Amino acid sequence: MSELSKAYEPQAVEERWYQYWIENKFFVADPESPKPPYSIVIPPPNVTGVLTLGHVLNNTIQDILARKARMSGFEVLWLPGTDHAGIATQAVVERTLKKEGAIKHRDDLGREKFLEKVWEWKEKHGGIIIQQLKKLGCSCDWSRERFTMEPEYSKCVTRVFVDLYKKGLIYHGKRMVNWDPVARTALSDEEVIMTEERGHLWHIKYPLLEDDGTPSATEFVVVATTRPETMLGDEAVAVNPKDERYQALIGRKLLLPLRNKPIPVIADELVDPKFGTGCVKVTPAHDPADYEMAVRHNLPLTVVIAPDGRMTDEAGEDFVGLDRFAAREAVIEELKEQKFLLKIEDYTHNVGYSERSHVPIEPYLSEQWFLRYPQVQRSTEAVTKGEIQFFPERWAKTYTHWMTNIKDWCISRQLWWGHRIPVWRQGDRTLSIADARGIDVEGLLNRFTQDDANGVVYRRTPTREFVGTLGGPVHRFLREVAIAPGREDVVRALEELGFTQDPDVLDTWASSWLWPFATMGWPETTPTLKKFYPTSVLVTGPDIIFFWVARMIMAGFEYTGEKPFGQVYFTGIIRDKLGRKMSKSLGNSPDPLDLISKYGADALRFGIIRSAPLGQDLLFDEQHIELGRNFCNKLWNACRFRQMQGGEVQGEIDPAKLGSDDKWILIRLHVAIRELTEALNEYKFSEAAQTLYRFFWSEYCDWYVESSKAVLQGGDSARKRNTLAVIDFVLSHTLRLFQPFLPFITEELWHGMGYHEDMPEGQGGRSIMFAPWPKPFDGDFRDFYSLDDCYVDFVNQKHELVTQGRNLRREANIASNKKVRFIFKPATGIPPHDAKVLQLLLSADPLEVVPDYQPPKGTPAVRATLGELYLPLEGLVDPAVEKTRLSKEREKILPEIDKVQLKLNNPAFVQKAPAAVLQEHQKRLSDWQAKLDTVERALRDMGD
RNA sequence: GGGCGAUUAGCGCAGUGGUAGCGCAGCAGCUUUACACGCUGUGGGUCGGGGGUUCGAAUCCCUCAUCGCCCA
Repeated sequence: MSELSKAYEPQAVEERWYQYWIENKFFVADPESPKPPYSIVIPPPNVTGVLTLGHVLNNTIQDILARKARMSGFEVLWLPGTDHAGIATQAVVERTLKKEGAIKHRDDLGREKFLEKVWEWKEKHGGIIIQQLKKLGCSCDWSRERFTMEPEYSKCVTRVFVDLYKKGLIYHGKRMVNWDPVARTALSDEEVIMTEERGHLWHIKYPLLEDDGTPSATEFVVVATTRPETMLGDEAVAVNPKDERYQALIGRKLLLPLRNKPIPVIADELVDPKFGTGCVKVTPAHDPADYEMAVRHNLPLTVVIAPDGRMTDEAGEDFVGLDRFAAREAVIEELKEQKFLLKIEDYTHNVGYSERSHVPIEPYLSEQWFLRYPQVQRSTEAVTKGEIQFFPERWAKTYTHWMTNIKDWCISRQLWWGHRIPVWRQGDRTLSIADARGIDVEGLLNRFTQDDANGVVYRRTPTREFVGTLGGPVHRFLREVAIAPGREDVVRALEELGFTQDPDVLDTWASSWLWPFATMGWPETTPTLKKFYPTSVLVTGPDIIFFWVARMIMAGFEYTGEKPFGQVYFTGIIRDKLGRKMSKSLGNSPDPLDLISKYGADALRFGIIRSAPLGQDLLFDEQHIELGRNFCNKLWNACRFRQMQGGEVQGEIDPAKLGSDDKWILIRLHVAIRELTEALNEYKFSEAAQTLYRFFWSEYCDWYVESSKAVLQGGDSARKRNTLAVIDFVLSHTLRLFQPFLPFITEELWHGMGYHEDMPEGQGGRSIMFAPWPKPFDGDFRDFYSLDDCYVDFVNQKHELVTQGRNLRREANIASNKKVRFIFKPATGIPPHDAKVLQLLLSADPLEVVPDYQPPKGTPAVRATLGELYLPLEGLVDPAVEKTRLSKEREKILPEIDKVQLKLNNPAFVQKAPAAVLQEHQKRLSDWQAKLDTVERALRDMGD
């Protein structure tokens, strides 16, 4: 044993052990292992991201589960990797290039050059978060690290796309989608955040047109809108067909102000007569509901807002080029000017914001790809029937609700960074190229399709387009070919014919939903996939329950026929101590690496875990981490104390030489093991950490170590050796219990204390991470060491007496380091060793045991279960002070007696309460009364 | 509007029918040879309000209020 330093210094330890673990391949999972599997796939962090406290929480939890499983005899795979995070990464790279002055827009570079830059960026910054996870101590199998844009993974994504396309679940179409005008891409519904906002309702007057087309001077309708700028694209005003107020208007024409264009009044069920005036403006190209009406009523689609959020030519020359919000102001001004604006009302409504760009979403009509989800029913039932368990369970409701109201997923993104849609389509000139060469396109495509029934899927849809006469009208077909990986020959042939690939890429989540199996070598049945899929548990935040969890479940059933994981643990969200979300702009988000260098990785882990209750958000306070550091130091020093007692590691405990304190701590250890294991099984991590904290600090250090000094400082060397054996037993078990939480310090102490020496190589000899996970003691063990609960009661009573005695000293103003004479009058007797322990814990010198002690009047005393303890201070204590103390005590006892008596005097209680409860109440009453007697006698003695 | 969750000591939380607890912070004392990143002692709560069930409610039921999240 080398000597331990006075305080734990994490910096000196962490790097070295992590290196050791990696070099020895301790984290590498062996698919051929005979051990049962335990597997977790990491929720892949954004490849360009940096570590946040959220990652710390999430990954510490995964590491705890992985390490505990390793110790419990499982073959563990914790599979790490990163996500390409389409929008975020592309935006970061584009912004950087702009800042460097390299480009004004990504178009300046073009798609290929720009993607080269993104890859460069990824190579340079992509590894940061992985390095940070290593600093945290994560026991991931780095040999299996994956990335969602690497070639093998991309193949899986493309293959799945083509398959779903073939099954008819993926389709292409012109739809009203959520458009992000800053990122200039479509988003899925899940990426839109609805925010309640105080806005206005503008009431605008639309004059009716006379039959001759001139505006009426007196007749008009009033529409109310929250977005006046869209009126430039209005194509109608709609009323509810049942709305009696407006029957006469239906079919008449109105004049659209500012645009001076006639538009009809239509009747549609969709209109809510109670909203505003009951007349609503219809802007088909810029509102989903209006679009629906326009389709029903055959209205034109006038686009007045361009994809970049600026007004188009169609908005008129006064507004063209203005940003949509500037246009709003301008339209309002103009309406006011021309007296079309009747009133402005305050109005609270919901506005959809882009999760990415944080700007309001623009409904936008565009060509997009959609997915009708597979395996919806199977996936819903998997959770409702408990095949997949959620922790906390209540998230199952949220999941089910979403699954039962599921809508098709817009999976295309107008980006460059991502998996490009593997579909080639006929360009305008395709037909003529093919014709000129005399190629039978139809035959060619049919041949490709037959060659490869799953990899090449051809679909044709007739268009209405008239392309010429060849002895009669010819209608063209739109040809679409989806091509899976491995058929580059088909791609080449088609591109020569003028077919072009769809420019869009897939939503990032449309690649990460395959993560649990695509990372394990799917579609091949690799040994890894066979051994470790389905995974054991997924640890993630409830904010991505739809984005990721639900979709992974569906993908899992569709492509492997199995659930992707058996359990899902949802972490809380980390907030600052005022309850605000962590954010860069608020500056309330500390850098975990700073915390690690200040306090150590173990301290960070323990501090975070200890304050993260199941299903509850976590309020971060640096004090929690400080507490983690203090705890590590306590653990360190407890081991140091053992080391200073000298001697080799003591293996055998002699049951004959065990004292009550030894038995007490062994039983408390047994209880801690049981509670800890239960807590971890239920994913109650903070409870687990608190159990360890309580056991080690409040029970082992505060009581057992202090009591053990009565032996260690005494002269009985055999007894001394036995106490060291108990200490070694408890410490070596405690270190193991702490290992999942505090991997670095426990490894250091495991070796430093020499506890590894007697262990088999694979079970703790080389690393504590493979030492067997402690089990609660079985009956034989308890019998052998006579670990009876009566020792717990007895030792607790000793502690009760000590606490009261210390209080007595304190009340008498005796400094805690000063020895003082006590007299103990035991109720039934006290074994000599226990008396010695009492003396030590009380700092008593001497502690006289006098069974028939008759104290002089006014001697300060306390009464505990074990007996009465006197502090004979002969004149040193001020009678007035002592009297106050006794009176205070009396004041505390009286209401307790009243409370119990009140219950016992209630005949209904005595009659109906269970016998055990009744008995317990009676005992409580007599205990309190005995204490009261002592106090009152003392008071009487003082002449009260 | 619908759903979910929270409300217990100054702060953060545990406690699902039988004596209201833990940690931190507070207060007081202590350089007690493992640890001042420590030790010892201690004050502080009509368990959000109201009603009900029960011998007995922080706990079960109803209702209201406030806060937060998710979905329309």
